[in-house]
Amino acid sequence: MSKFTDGVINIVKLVPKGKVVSYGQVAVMVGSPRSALQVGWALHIKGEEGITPWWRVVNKDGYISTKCEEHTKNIQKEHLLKEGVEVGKNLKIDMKKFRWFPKYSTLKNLELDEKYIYLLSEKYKI
DNA sequence: GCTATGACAAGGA
DNA sequence: CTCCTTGCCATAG
Repeated sequence: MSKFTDGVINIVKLVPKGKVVSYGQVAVMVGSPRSALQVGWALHIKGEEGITPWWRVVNKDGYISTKCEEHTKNIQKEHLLKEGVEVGKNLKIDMKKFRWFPKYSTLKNLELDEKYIYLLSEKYKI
């Protein structure tokens, strides 16, 4: 029940259908820009099947990068395709097209510090 | 408190 | 494209 883990889950739940975010992006949104790794961990541990859309999270290059046996790349791909996200042959997603950037009000609701909001817009260029 | 681990990021060769 | 290094940090044991 750490703030970090819960934050990750909450944010991932905000990702709209048909859009994806990167681990790093979620990390910034939860207030720990250097904890991209833990984002994956949080989803693995706390993610609830059918409730937490873990498949909408990919790595910085837009590649699917799961290693989990129960949540395979293929399963993730299927989920994404079903939602209208184009997944290329090499499990590549066009982040330019499908990256989700939250509204300012959404970020505000997360009680996120201004500096992180600024960091987000800098890093992922809205 | 310490070490090891990891569904990553970023930058370089 | 692949392979490597460094940085970071929550959790597990």
